[in-house]
Amino acid sequence: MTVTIKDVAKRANVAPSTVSRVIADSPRISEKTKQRVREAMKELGYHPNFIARSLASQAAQVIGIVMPSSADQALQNPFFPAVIRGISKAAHEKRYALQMSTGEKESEIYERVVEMLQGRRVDGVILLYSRQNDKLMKYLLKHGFPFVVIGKPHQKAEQVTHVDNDNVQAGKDAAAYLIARGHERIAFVGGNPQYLVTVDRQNGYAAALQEAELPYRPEYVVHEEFLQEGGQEAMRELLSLPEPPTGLVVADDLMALGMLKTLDEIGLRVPEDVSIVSFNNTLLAEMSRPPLTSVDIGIFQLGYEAAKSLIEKINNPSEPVKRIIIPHRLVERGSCAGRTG
Amino acid sequence: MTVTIKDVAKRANVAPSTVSRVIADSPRISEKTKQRVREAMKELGYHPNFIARSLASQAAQVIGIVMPSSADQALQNPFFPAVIRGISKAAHEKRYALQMSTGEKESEIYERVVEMLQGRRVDGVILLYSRQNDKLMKYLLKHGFPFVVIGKPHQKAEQVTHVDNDNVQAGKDAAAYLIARGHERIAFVGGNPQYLVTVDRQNGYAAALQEAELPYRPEYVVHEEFLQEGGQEAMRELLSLPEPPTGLVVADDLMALGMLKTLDEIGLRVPEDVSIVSFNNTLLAEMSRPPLTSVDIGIFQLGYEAAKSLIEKINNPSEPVKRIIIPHRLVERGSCAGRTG
DNA sequence: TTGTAGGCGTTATCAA
DNA sequence: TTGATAACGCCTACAA
Repeated sequence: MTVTIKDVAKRANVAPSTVSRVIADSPRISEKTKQRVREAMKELGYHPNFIARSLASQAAQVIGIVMPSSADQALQNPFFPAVIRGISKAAHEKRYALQMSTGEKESEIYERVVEMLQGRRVDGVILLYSRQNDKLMKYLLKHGFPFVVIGKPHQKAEQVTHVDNDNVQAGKDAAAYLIARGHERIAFVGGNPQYLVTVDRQNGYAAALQEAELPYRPEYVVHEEFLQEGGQEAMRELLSLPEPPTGLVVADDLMALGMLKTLDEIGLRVPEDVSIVSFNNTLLAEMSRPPLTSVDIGIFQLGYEAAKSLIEKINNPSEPVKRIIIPHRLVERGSCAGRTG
Repeated sequence: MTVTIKDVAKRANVAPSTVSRVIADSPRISEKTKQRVREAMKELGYHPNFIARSLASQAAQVIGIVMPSSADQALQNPFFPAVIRGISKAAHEKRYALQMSTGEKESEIYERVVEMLQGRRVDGVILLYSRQNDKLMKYLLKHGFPFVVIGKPHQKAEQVTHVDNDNVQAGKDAAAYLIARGHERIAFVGGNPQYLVTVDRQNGYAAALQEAELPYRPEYVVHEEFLQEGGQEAMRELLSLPEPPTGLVVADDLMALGMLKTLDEIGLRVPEDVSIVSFNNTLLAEMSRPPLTSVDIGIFQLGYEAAKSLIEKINNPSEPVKRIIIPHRLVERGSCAGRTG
């Protein structure tokens, strides 16, 4: 049925191995034979079987994308499509295919990724997150599978190639921006603190307060899911405080959107009553009412560099560990106002 | 190095084929042997090699996702992550893995998809678009590869399983909504008319005008890219008309967002000066200023059903052709106002 | 119920 | 420069 290397070989009067060499464009085959073989391939409509090739060559030319939760859930946050855009660009440039993780719960994702790798479906993976004591990362390290993480690894960062922002500085910048505008009661809203990105930004926030000699108030630090609902919940918590904050550093645009919604329902105005600086600078930040001042973290670049590094690593296992920091910058919009006292 | 079926066989004192049968949970193997074999697998840390399995069984257990343009470009529109969410859910349920198309231009995408299929990396594909005279669709049909399209196939719709909305009706509903509010000068803004979704919605729009005995004015029909920039461009065109429209039916939220932006720059207000009904009801519709009245087309469902149908088809090639229509509904928000005369 | 052996379509190692 | 031939790891008749 399907035409194989053998059919081509017969047609061109050469051995299968010769055809294989022609496909690989081996320099040790005469131009004349190459010509003849290529013609035979055309005539027969030959297409290489990647599966067979992968089995023989022990390489799939596929990279796996691992999200922190089910694709269903993660893809609700525009951060993920955006990183994937970057990954996809780099993968395409190097002719790698892209496969996405599946699985609902963390344990299931873990198993599927192990399957992907052990099953040789992918040559390596990119983790689109970094969490504390990540079982998967330990596994990858232990078994020597090529991988790259987007974010800062919790442990053994010196053994793990990763692409990250300077999130401590970014968090500091965000808080300092509000402080410079006269805010003194500033809250921090992040995702689950097991995610390093939350911790770093929060530390930056704390450092900014300290530099400004403002008190760090634990009740002003809230952690919820990186989704709109998370933002709503966080806002409610903060508003229930006897002395609610006037400024908010929010680690994610989508969360900030939820907060905006809750504020709107309650009748509080942004930026008149509450100022917000958020993170990611996705389209949402631009589009919301009011548009959000947001820290651009170069999401596309994050993905692009991660994929490039992974592919390098796959092709050269002794490639030294790298750490790439993508610059961030605060984009001013309409969600912050000055404040006296 | 890696543990194979043979190692397990030795350890369990059985033949490799027996191990293979245990993996497949064949009923013709005694529970006792299964037990023993499974234990051996555990002890050795055996993981099946999917690649080898695929080669032998001629099935990859992977489905391919084909976007209309580069992933880089397409993923800018929230429509795509949303369909992928649905696809991913169904794929996960049936234990299929997901692979994404790569390629920049249409011709390159075509080639990569052919490679994917001929190279047996995927068992079938889902086209996330439908365009006129699609070379790829012809190819798939000709070679009998399993595929499903999201949208209405241009040709041979009776031979192609597809998941779609009733876009004619949806377009009609959108226009009728504006007509009912007293608008008489209503424009239609769609994507490239080679995409069937544009054509259908536009036809529905025209039908609504006709029913209301309003004139169809060609200058009120504009086609641009399904991106923000497309919307901006379209808006500029419409505003340059001697008699600009007061109502807009826009085939995509992201485009509508671009239009909102241009209107805002010019100082026209929505909905006071211009009313907008858009499509997709993505998060953007909810978040924009003002929030957009938008037709919800059940994007997640679209993806979910498509993946389910594809998998059925893969597992049963004689599965009859199906056509699934996902219901739509207009979600009222703040972008439309009544108008007298 | 289990084992033997050939094949899936390539690549890669030796020879020639 | 090219050809045989043995992997790659698994599946599946066919035998036993």
